[in-house]
Amino acid sequence: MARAGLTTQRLVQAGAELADEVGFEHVTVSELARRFDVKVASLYSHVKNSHDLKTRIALLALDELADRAADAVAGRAGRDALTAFADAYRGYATEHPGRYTAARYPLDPETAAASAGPRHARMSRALLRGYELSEPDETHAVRLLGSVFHGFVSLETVGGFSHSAPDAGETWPWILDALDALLRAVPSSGQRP
Amino acid sequence: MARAGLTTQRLVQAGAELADEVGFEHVTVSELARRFDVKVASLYSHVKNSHDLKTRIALLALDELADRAADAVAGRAGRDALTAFADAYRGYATEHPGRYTAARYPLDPETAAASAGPRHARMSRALLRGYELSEPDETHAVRLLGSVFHGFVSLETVGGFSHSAPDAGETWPWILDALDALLRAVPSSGQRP
DNA sequence: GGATTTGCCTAATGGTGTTAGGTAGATGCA
DNA sequence: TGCATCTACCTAACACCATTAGGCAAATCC
Repeated sequence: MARAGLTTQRLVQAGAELADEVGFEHVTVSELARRFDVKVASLYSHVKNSHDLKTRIALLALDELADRAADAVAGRAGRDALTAFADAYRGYATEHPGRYTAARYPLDPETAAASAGPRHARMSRALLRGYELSEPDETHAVRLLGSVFHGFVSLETVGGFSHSAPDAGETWPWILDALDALLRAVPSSGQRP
Repeated sequence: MARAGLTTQRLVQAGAELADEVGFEHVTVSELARRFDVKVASLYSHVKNSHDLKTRIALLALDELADRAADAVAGRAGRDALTAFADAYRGYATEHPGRYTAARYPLDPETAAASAGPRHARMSRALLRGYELSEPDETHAVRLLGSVFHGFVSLETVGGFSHSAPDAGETWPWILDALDALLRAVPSSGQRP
């Protein structure tokens, strides 16, 4: 009986593709086994269990996302950097909806710390360098960007904007404009009552 | 054998409470049956299936959320309204994390249209009246608010802000300040290149 | 080329979702 | 009040997913 050539790597990769096809929540050990034309039990030599598989897919997604973010902000500053970063984020989510969901799979603290999540967060901070914020404003701004981007993308993919005009594609640059203006104005808004 | 007094209403209510306790993704027909000390099959006279149950929980959550939003914006305008609306949103999510997740359960178009989702969106639009935006800016602004609030709350509940100072509780008012300033400035930002 | 490793298998168990059809307690009507 | 009907909950059965234990044969090592 020929061997299928299973590998943790290969399983995780196929799992990520499966997620993009059927949605991360429908990624199942059984379906994966089916795709490799292999019995379910065979997977358990390569991943600990279903949770382990999903965690590994999440780590893959976080890594890819951080890579795109790094590419986007490299050699750019200010509004250019903001736009590139944001577009990279949104682009990843639309091209890989399953992986994007996977990236939100809850990780235990140590795994999260060792993931590419912090790297992605550093990119977000780097992008803000052009706006010359001081702490704690910079941290607040990082969180604002994270909230807007994740919020928009997740509402968009779930169809939240699809039943009204104008197209969500027009709102996106409007939001980026607004954020750019906002970040420029932050130093002054600190002295608000 | 005494009857348990099952009702669609009662099941959905208990399902919502279960969601808050164990997370919406762990709401299961079996667990619900266990709570009512009843066999699983008995539930199928009151809900069509698992998807139906989850949909009904989602509708309940959307309704409660819209109620809170309506209370919040009633009799308020401008920044007050913004803050109250936002706090209502975040408050609901922290008090009822399971229901909050349920409110994001994907609904088919007709169900979504008949849900309290549109009502909630109208509240969001109402709160913007104080800022005197014209279309399409108002729509963009509605979406921005939705993105920020949902993004922040969902990152916060998944623990995204919990591993760095300052506390997420400090970022929230900072963001509301920033949004208020942003919305006031919108009319001018339209003439940007 | 024999020993060992290891990749995939069979078998078994327990949990969830769902349907079909039965029974007993509640309800309606004379 | 007693019978008929209705319906709320049940048993039984099946399919699918996750997981573990233990077996056999292909690959690998000397």
